Amino acid sequence: MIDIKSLSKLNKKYYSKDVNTVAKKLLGKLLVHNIGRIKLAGMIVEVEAYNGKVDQAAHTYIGKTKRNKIMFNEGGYLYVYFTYGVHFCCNIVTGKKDEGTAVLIRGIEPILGIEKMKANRFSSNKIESNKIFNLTNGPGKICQAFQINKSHYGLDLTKDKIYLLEFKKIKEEEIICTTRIGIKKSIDLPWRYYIKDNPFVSKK
DNA sequence: CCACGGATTGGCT
DNA sequence: GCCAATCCGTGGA
Repeated sequence: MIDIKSLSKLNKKYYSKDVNTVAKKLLGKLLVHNIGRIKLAGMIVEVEAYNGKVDQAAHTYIGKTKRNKIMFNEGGYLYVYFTYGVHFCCNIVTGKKDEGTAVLIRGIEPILGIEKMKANRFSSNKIESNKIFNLTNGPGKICQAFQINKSHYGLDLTKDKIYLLEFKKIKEEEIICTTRIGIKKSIDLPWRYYIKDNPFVSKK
């Protein structure tokens, strides 16, 4: 069992940088969710940057609304949204106040609480596809495994029970930069980053 | 292996 | 009323 007590938590200043800078640096960090005495933790292996100023695919491109308003805060908050009538997706707000930028978490390698994640993902009669790599290789899957939903919208990552820790140093040459997935606008922006050869990346 | 479509809510026009 | 920053089961090659 890995002891994460000695790892340091990312602070406000860390999240306040430019969204693409932060996105890249989030690779190798540990996402932690404390649920009672259970601790869920996993290493971020795939992310995408969204910037409403220049990016039509960003939810903030249309300006401030009830749904996206947390993205206009300064960095360090959790933006959770509901999509396709089925799934939640989890984002890290970045930058300065009123920028409207965030990083979508798309792939995670489970580290702690794996049995709990399995229970969250594969509860019922379903699935022969309950392989370990299918736990958290996608944004909707991550929220299901980590029990993240609308109630966590706007949570402060420096003060609350969901937060990020320093974990593994990722070398520049291990990072793949490419175009984003599942969008119809601004499809050519190379704002997706993932760790080369990691099995928890959602898609090559 | 790959392509396709259904699920199902809520945000915005 | 349209459609989405997705996932999964099905059906055909």
